Amino acid sequence: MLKYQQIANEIQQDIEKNDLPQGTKLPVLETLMSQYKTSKSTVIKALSLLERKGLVYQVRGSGIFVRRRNRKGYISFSNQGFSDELSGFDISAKVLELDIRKPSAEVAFNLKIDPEDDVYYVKRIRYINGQILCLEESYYNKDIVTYLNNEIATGSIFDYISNALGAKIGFSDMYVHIQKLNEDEALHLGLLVGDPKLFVETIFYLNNGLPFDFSRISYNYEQSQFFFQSTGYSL
Amino acid sequence: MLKYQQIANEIQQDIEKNDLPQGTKLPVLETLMSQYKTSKSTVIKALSLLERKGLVYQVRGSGIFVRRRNRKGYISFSNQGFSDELSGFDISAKVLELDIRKPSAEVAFNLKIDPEDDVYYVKRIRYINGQILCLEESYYNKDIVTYLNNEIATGSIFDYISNALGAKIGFSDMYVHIQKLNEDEALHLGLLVGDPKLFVETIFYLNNGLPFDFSRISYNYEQSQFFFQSTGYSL
DNA sequence: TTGATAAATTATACCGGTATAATTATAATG
DNA sequence: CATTATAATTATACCGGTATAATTTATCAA
Repeated sequence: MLKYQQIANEIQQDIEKNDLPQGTKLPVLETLMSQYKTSKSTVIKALSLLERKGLVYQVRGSGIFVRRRNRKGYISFSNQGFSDELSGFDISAKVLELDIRKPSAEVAFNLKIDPEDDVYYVKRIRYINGQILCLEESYYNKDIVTYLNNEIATGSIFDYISNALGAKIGFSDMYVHIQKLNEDEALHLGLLVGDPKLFVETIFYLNNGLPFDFSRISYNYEQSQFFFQSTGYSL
Repeated sequence: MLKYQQIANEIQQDIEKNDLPQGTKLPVLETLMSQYKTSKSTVIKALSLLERKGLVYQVRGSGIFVRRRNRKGYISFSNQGFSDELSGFDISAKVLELDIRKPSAEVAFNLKIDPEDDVYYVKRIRYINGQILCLEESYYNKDIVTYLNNEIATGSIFDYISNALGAKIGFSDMYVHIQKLNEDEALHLGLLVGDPKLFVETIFYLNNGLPFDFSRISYNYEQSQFFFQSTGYSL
């Protein structure tokens, strides 16, 4: 692991372990430099990472301070990856459909592939702490996600892509809507037609810019509480 | 303006002006250095800023590439500030209530003030392209936002805080829910009781970490389409 | 005590360098 | 021609330095 990531991790653990309250001032740069036996630039980079993650804020001329923590029960809607989004929650899934098919024009467009190329289609229900979280339909570029099965799709497909396939997940574009449930969705989510849903279309990219997954997710409004932090321009 | 921000702006304008498509490779670092007559570090900083803004992605050993643009009609849900979120849209507001009052326990807690301290309370409807976008209730710490009136609240309160009061807005914490409209909300949004809403509680902070605004916003689901981009860890 | 002024503290901007890791292009090999 | 090994390209990590701007603390004057 990179040095600045390691330092960021240690500072994060320090904050979480000691449960430092909002506004707590961290040691000054000079101290952190000697504490972690590294250069100023590397400390600054570690702190920038933590600032991006919403853990701290920096005030020029003053210091580095701990930021407010998430409320209990809110899913952290992170803007820098997908790994720790759901930490602290019990996540599982039930696969409804899984097959290889030709993509629709819309799916092909979003995945930047030819309509004749194959995609894996997965439809599943995801659970959070035993409750229905969402109904998900995903299309994976089969050239990238070369294999999928029921067992894999029951767990974390992204973990599988990262670990087993060795692909590096990069970034994503999300299109968010608030809508009413249709019949099929209501059935699967255990809700009523016309109930609210958060409907999100997402294109996931590898770190080299190739789109590998296009997904449509309908969230159960009863289980959907998200925590989102913005950061300033000054990084 | 800072040099790296200036460079970031110019690159951004270059992308937008020439409408560079997704995947276009930008000049290599060396070229950008000489083009903008600056050091490597400053170019890297400018590119990092653009990466955070979701405009480009960088691939080690390969290059810097243009990222996909927003779909038309989607409000950009930026994670680095509030200035250009609504650019390209026609925004206005109608003030329903505006007064000075004592905060509730919850409001006082979120603003980190005493229940005996004064706050400005503003209730207003915000319009986007002439349509009702949302119903907003906001509480401003009167020690920071020392004055407000109807005219100011009809425009952008944040612009007023930044420009007239000279305060620097820093970051925010958002708590997002999907719910059903109650009677009051339905009335103001021109919708029906039970219709979906996106309900967002936000605490806004100055760049020195002081919370100055606690707001509750109910979004009209018919006008609510958001675009949100995540970035990787590697900045 | 209050208010203004100066000094110290602190994070940030900017520079330019070496070393490294990932990718891409080229050359060699069968 | 396809595959493999090698070299070139390219972004990133990391270093340590000076200058600067914002904040906080200390000092001084009224």
